[in-house]
Amino acid sequence: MLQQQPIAGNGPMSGRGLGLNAAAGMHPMNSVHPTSQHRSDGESGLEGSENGHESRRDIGDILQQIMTITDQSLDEAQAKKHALNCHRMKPALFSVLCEIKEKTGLSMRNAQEEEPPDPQLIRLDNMLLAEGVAGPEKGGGAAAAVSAATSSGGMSPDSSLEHSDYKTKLSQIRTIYHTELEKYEQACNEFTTHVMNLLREQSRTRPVSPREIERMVGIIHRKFSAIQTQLKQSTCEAVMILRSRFLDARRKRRNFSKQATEGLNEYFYSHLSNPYPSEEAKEELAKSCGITISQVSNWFGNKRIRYKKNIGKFQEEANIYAMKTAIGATQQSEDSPHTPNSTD
DNA sequence: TCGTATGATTGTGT
DNA sequence: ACACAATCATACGA
Repeated sequence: MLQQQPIAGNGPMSGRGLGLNAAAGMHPMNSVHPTSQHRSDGESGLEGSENGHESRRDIGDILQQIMTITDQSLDEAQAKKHALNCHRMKPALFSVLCEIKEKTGLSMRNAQEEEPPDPQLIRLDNMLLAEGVAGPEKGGGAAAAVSAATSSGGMSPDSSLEHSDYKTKLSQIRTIYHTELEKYEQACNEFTTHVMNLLREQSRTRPVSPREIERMVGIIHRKFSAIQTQLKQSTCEAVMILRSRFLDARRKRRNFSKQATEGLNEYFYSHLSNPYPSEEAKEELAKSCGITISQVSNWFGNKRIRYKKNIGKFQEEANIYAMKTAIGATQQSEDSPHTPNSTD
């Protein structure tokens, strides 16, 4: 009769009771209401009432399960894991853990991650845009520019042909640039998706907050944009080389038109004693010959030195132009005999 | 293909 | 800023 009691006291309730008490002992909140264990047998119904007591029991429950999880078999653990995952208190715990994680370590880097726009990247972008490599496809725009240049600047007809060669090469660079850029973008997206999926998967069992995922995505994007910067840089270099090869005026030397050379020679030989045209004279010559003032200066510079170096060679030319001016002078004097001729 | 002509550039001096 | 001299790189004719 008497022997029953102590044995019965250690019955099926013991595991749970001990567990709860142990958990309650670890959790400061539960120690306030030790009476809550009275409800241990009221599992059916009455859940809506007395919410405070309920949640305290729940937390204790979860913690207890966590504490004992290492003692369980794999299947058991999986089942427990699933149960924990589905537990209604899980989101709350999850957010607390995320918060703690935010406050430690990882968040330190957050402050300096505010990216200042890279000035070098902006320069590269601007240049690529200016060269027509980046930005929208320009079909009519370039053609219009070329035709405008040809019509306004008295360019020889084949210069536009060579310009189109330049354009072809440029569009090749453009195509390569865009394919590469697209490739990088695709790789970046794939990688980002992969990492995001991975982190989302992990976030079911680990405190990985959406913010952390976002941050990781940011890091990946920065890495890829660094690669893109390199691509832009090498594209810029290629364009510069192309420019220097095709648009360098020295390589594209064209002889002046016959009329232009004639006009220049006329002035030169009629001012042989002082072949230094004034600023106004240069302007006048430039206009009449359809060349620039600096081209006039270059021409006179070359002419003076080459004439001086070999007067004999230029004698014939000198005679021809002397004759021309003489004829011009006689005609002029015939027109108006009173005007004295003074050619230099 | 080669030699010469020629326009442009560079370095130097004033 | 300009002139000169040397040089470059292409144009052009034989």
